[in-house]
Amino acid sequence: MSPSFYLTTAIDYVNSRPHLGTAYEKIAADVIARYKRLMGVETRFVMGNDEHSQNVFRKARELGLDPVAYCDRMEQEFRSTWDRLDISYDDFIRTTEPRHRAGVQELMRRCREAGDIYEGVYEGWYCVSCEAFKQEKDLVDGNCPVHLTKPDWIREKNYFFRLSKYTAPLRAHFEAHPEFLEPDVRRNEILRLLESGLEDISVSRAGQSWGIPVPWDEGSVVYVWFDALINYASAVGLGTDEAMFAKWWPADLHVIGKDITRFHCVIWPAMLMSAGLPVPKQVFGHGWVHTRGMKMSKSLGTVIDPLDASAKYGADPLRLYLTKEIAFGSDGDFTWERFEERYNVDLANNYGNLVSRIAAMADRYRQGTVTATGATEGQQAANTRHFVDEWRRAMESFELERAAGAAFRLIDSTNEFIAVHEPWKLAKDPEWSAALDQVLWDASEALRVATVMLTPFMPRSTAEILRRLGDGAPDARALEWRSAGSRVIEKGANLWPRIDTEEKTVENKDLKPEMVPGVTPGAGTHSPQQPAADAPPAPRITIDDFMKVDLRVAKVLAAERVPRSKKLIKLTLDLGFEQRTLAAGIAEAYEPEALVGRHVVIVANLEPRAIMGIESNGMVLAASPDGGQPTLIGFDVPPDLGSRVR
RNA sequence: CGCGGGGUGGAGCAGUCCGGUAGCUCGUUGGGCUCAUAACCCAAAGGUCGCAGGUUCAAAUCCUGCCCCCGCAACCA
Repeated sequence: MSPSFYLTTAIDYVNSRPHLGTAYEKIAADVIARYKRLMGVETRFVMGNDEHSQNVFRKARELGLDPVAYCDRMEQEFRSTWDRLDISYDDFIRTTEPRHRAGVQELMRRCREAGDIYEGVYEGWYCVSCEAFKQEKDLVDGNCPVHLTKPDWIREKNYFFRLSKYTAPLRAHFEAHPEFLEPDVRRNEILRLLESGLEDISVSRAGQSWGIPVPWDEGSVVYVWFDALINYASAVGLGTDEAMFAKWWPADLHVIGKDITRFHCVIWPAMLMSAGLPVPKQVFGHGWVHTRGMKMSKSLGTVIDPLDASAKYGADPLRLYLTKEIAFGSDGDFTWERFEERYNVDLANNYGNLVSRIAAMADRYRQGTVTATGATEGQQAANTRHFVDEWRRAMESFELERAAGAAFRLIDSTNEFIAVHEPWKLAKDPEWSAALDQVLWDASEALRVATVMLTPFMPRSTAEILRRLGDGAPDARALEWRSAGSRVIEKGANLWPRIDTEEKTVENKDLKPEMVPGVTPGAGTHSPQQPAADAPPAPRITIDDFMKVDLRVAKVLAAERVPRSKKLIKLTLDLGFEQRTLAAGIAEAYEPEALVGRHVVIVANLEPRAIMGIESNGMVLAASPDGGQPTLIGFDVPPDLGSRVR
């Protein structure tokens, strides 16, 4: 095992606020970091923000802010979220910092010296309205599929990275280091990609100001993702602090989302190889946390961000849920129902209850002081060693869910141990005094070790439990069973009061979102499932503004689903004075056959637009709640076709 | 053929790489205990492991084909 451990998470885009998905990644990485520290490994845990995106630039502009000021604000937002979740990062890097700029420029220079950066021309179709390059295959009759206008053929000077050169070295690396990318499913994807060969990639953009200048060409900036990857190296001193860099590089582990394994397992190692630097030892691609059950929520049906769980119950239950209930590497679900179930079962009933029954017995039978008798070690000592071994193996391979599971099996076995030995009976007869001492010691000792095992997962509550057991901050030796000694156990408040799930389930059962009061206590977070009534009203407009919109009555002549589309139905409409076709996003709520003959209202003077290959001339009016299904506007008595609606 | 994930007792999942008595949590039913937070402990019921072929002494696990579900991407003008 290496004497030190350097791990990172992906740095986050600052154009949206931290959410459950990003929190999941940080929590999982934090559990690993805390485990390494517990085991006595010198650990450096780095995270940060990715700030050089054009979207960030634009967003700041919209808000009337200097981009740096905007990023400053977002840094506070992210850091305070991570602090609330007890993420124990040692450093937080921002890609706008001078040290990062130095690292990026250093790496660029090295790649260039290796002959892997060359000047080229990026050519392609560029749609001015979209502000984006378009692939030939995406064009419709040579036009931008969005704007139906002919894009410009643009030539832009770019620097390219010779990624193609690294196809074979990368393949060899994967071959020699099967552990480089975990879990296995991800590795197979990348191997397939490598088999098909790699193409050189553009690594700079011309004519932009928001970014890191290419060191030898001030007129170009480094492409944002190329820039972003380098944070892992610049955070430990690349280009600024050689001694520090030598100490920490290469990284031991990058924890990232499964969508960006390509960048981290192909481009990033190739960049490092080119620069003559060692590649990271391991990349772990975790899965997604879906929140499908969120509308099953509680407290009168208001939607709550899962992160609010940490505000309400503390960070620990959320941390435990995300790491124990989701196999690390796979996708998982967050639902309030399940969160509350796990909270009640694991924390209230088993762990919390074990803490209080042991403390109560120690207090009642021994005035709080529990002493080992020196008798031969019993079943609980063996159990504890067994589960510590399992925990440790799981932790070393980042099977967080198994590791947490092992700690809880030790807790379960201790509850069982108490039931079998019935200390309350031993307490009745002084003759059994020594046996009682030993049972209390063994139980409290098992509880202590289980608590140490859980310190990476639930740092705050485990610290409190260890304190009550008379122990301080643990180290690796704290995992060993102690067969001699004495401790004073302190009774304390209930750590995890049960969540009463009963009434709230009943309340919610028949509540539809519409019936929910619009006022959300403590609202501050948004979600797609927010009741429609909560959508903020648009600014007022004049009657003239409204009259610009030409609304007309039309009748559906024909309707068919658009092939390979989920939401679209192609409608052929009769306006009385003309026929036209348009695309309507109502396929999830209506069958095409049921629409034929129906009267609808359309916006008749919209500019045409191509969608999924068909030209749409107008928009059908329907009530469209966020995240809900659309409902078409209808009439009591069908009016004449082409009638204006106002 | 856009990318990806998944179908295992009533619910949620593990096991699938490296075939060998199908496991966990919740729920249900019955019993026990009283130290503890109406908690804890014991026991029972409940599964043709999506379907169909194939390989094998043996398939949830390997091979082939099919069906269904869910994310993401492109679409709601």
